[in-house]
Amino acid sequence: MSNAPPKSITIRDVARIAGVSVGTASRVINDAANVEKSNKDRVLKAIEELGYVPNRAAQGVRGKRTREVGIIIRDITIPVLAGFVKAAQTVFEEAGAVLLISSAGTRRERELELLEQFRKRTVDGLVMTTYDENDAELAAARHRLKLPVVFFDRDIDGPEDCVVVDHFEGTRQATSYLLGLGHRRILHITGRMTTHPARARHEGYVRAFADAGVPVDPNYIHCSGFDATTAFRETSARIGQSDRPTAIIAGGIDMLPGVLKAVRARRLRIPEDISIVANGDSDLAVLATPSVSVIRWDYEEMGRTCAHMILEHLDGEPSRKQRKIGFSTEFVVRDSCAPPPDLS
Amino acid sequence: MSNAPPKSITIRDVARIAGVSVGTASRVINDAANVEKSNKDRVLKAIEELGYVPNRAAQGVRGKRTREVGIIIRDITIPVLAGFVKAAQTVFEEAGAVLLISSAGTRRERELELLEQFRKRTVDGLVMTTYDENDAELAAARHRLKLPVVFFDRDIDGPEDCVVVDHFEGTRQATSYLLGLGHRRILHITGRMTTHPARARHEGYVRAFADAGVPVDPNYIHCSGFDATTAFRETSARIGQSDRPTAIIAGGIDMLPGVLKAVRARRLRIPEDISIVANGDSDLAVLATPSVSVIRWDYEEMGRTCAHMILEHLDGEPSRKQRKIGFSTEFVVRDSCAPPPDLS
DNA sequence: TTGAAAGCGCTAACAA
DNA sequence: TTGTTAGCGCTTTCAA
Repeated sequence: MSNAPPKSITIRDVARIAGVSVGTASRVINDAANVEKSNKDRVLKAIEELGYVPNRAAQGVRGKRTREVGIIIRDITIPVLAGFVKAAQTVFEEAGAVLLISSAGTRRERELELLEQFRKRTVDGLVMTTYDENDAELAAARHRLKLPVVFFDRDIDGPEDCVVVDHFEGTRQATSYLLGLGHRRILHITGRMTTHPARARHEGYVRAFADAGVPVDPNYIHCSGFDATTAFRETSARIGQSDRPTAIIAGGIDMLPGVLKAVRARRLRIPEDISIVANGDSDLAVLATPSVSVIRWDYEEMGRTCAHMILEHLDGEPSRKQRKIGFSTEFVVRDSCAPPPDLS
Repeated sequence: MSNAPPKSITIRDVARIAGVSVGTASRVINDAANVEKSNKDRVLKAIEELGYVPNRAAQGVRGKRTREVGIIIRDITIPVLAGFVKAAQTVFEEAGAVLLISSAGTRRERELELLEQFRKRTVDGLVMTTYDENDAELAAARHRLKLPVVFFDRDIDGPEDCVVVDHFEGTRQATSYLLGLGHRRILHITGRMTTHPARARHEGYVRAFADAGVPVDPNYIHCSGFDATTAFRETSARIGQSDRPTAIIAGGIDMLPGVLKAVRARRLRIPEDISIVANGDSDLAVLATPSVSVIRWDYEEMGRTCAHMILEHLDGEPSRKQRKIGFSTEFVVRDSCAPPPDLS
């Protein structure tokens, strides 16, 4: 409980008790092959007796590897992202690595800061998203780390591995479904075109219109941000107008609360007055009245995949080729969509 | 991008370029007072030029302090807990410390494991919850770390600081409110009595009944677990019986989804057939139909408080007296409660 | 297979 | 105020 550093048991104590040299003790700890059984047992016994624990910092100084992996996400309070992190963490933990978790929000400067932080912390690898896939300064800051990086839900032309979601297909399906119900004024709110999810969703939206032979009205496309605040603001603004949308696709994982609040405030009924589709499943989507149709995918499996990819970099032979792994989406129909009201 | 450790720039390089000794360079890096301005500037310039970053591991070996703080929570995917962690993290980051986040779920063995992990990682402090406030083995494992510990929402007789929520008053208020509406069969679901939140809530519940002069029926009290699964199971079981409750208090921060699912499955109407009160606010409570009355408190401020308390241990003089800090609750009335139906 | 010893990058005690 | 140097706990040569 004291502030003073606990005087610790060192490898020297272990060696002394076991009656071997520190070199031998070290070999046992790192289970090298060439240690005589009897010595090994004595060392193991000494370790047990003393409750010895290798000092990670000291191991790190010599070995240069910290077995710490950084992760940069948008916001840990977004449930699906928390699930992603949790799943990744489980994998890392089993591999004796530890996760340093941080949130960049939707701020470019913050991402730069974090990259610098991780440089100081000398992590061994990074799982991250990024504000802008094409930002040269961000890329430079990343490369300066000289670290294995795995992107999730970002599609980057570079040396980094990418784990991406097939948002194109998800949004295409949802849009087709709404068009099929008779909707024409479908509001699509998503992030800026500098990241894969926004771009892919937008393309899926456009494709569905093209497939249906319906012209796209850019008036119903808002690509300004992924966050809940943006969702509320954009929805509020658009549903207050006379040419208000008859359906909304919330193109971001934490947009549903904002959209719902805006719709409630305007006293529109779902789905009679307006239909809703969200991205990413949640308790809210399931338990809202009516329940909300969603485009969903397996965020936890993505977390595990990202973790495994980093671990392969840490433990495996250094392979230089970039890898891209895709995750497919599923469109879940619930009760939040109906044919559009007659607004004529 | 390589797996090979980047050959790094050391303090010696900095000293050489700046034309000073490593001692002086070290002093500048740790901004000690007694360095001549001109030397300091030269060192700073050299650091800048070289892009030098102190090796944390090496600093840790010598100084014994890692400026890493561990945190053990139940589950990062519970939104209020994620908010707690995020707020704490912000404080730590500003202080140049880094958070190692881990979840113990509701498993005692897992908590023991994590404690051991943190011992290996040689963190400087721990913010945690615990499975059982009176478990001697858990306490022993904690003390073995010889670390400053801050508990949140646990009330421990020991050397550790505690930051606790006034669940007694929260649940007392909610129970009084329901009693006032005419309810008598109020189901209280919460965790086992081995932790402060469960105990305090239970006492608040009992006190409200006593104040109203109504006898408590133990049939309506279930103290088996905090988690969502338990909430669903207990609710389902109880509302299927003929003496079913007319109101439910969900005495845990992630119970609302489970309770709501069970009630929906049974096709009971809220609040006509059954009234609901939840612990901890959430998007779901706000946006459910009807919106759900909650007992809430400021989880983020708690996170900041816990972080500050640990930092005081790390940076301040070692003070030995245990501190307890309380957080008050607020009862927010929404639309999920009404007088009980006539079940006679 | 083992032990001795040389560092890893850094801090802190000691002299100057 | 500075430089020199002895470690911190560990890994990893290098000889034996």
